Amino acid sequence: MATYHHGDLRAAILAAAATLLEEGGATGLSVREAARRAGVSHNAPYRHFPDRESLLTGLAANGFVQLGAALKGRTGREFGAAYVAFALEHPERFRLMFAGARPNADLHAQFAQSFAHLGADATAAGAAAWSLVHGLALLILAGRLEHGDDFVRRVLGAMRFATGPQRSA
Amino acid sequence: MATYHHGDLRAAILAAAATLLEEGGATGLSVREAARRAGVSHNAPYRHFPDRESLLTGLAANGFVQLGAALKGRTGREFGAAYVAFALEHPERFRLMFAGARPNADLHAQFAQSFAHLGADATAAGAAAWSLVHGLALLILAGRLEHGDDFVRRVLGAMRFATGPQRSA
DNA sequence: TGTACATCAGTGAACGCGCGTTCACTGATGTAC
DNA sequence: TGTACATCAGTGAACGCGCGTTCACTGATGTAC
Repeated sequence: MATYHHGDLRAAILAAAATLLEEGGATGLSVREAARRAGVSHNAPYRHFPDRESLLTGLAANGFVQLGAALKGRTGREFGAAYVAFALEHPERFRLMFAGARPNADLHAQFAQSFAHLGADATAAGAAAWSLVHGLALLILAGRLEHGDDFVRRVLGAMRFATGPQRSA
Repeated sequence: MATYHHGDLRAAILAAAATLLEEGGATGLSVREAARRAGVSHNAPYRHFPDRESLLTGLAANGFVQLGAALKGRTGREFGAAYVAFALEHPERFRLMFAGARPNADLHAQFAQSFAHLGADATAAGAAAWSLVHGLALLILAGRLEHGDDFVRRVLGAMRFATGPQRSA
């Protein structure tokens, strides 16, 4: 047998939970099954996560780190394409990241860090661009819009945003 | 006591389930609790819905009817504003409607009927407009974009779409 | 109008299940001396 | 280098829970005659 102490059980649990999440959504994710997949006893995760909720929060925070990395340095349509690609690769993770009505404080901090530039661009045009890629990703995931790189490119290519001062009503 | 036979238990169950859905999301919706709220025994719903899943499908289908009605006759920014308003009023219903990766056949039929015009407008610009309002609604619900009519108006006002032939890459 | 009967929408008891979480524990690790 | 001890990451048993679903049933309703 290897070490009794796992080494990095926290990461192992998160990895197992990430797989589970994609398999059955947040609903289908159980602490016990994550432990099983990580090869430890069913309550070992409680050394690293106080409860199920915080495991989910960990996954979401993790997701923001990854998405932040995927978007790093990209702008315009490259940014949009990468955003959509991330969502299509990790559908349930993506949904989880934007699930909360009331963003957890830690989670929001992680989000803010990964999205510093996006948050900074608080103009209506910035929000519209973000909304477009966000909605596009989810409509594709929901099976309501066509899945395919070409289609995504065309949709991203269709957007133009008003610049200059906004009409105030 | 009133009638032994309820009269319209199906509708009553759906109504109770709709409330439950908004209270605790799809995860928190149980057949038993819906029955409780409707004032019938815990298994009475099974006369009207073969299983829990089909109750959820019923709620989603119902949502498409309502959304279809709310959008009827509206175009452009009015359409967008109504779409966003619906989502903000019924957050969990809206999420449920667009949750499935594999749209149920009945549900898709209902969707197609309510969204005949949207489906027909299969251009990139149409998809972009839909994506924008869809994403805007969800980002507001997720607490990531500002909540407020004025803001929504400004974001919707920021969009312009390319017309004419699309560049092919 | 009255009766017999089929239909069907409910009831209440019961099942088995996996889950989250707690508990007392044990074995491994690291450190002070 | 060797020993005593504190720390801590795991284990395994146990709890109580609400759930989905099935079953045999009963009371209400509608219809044929």
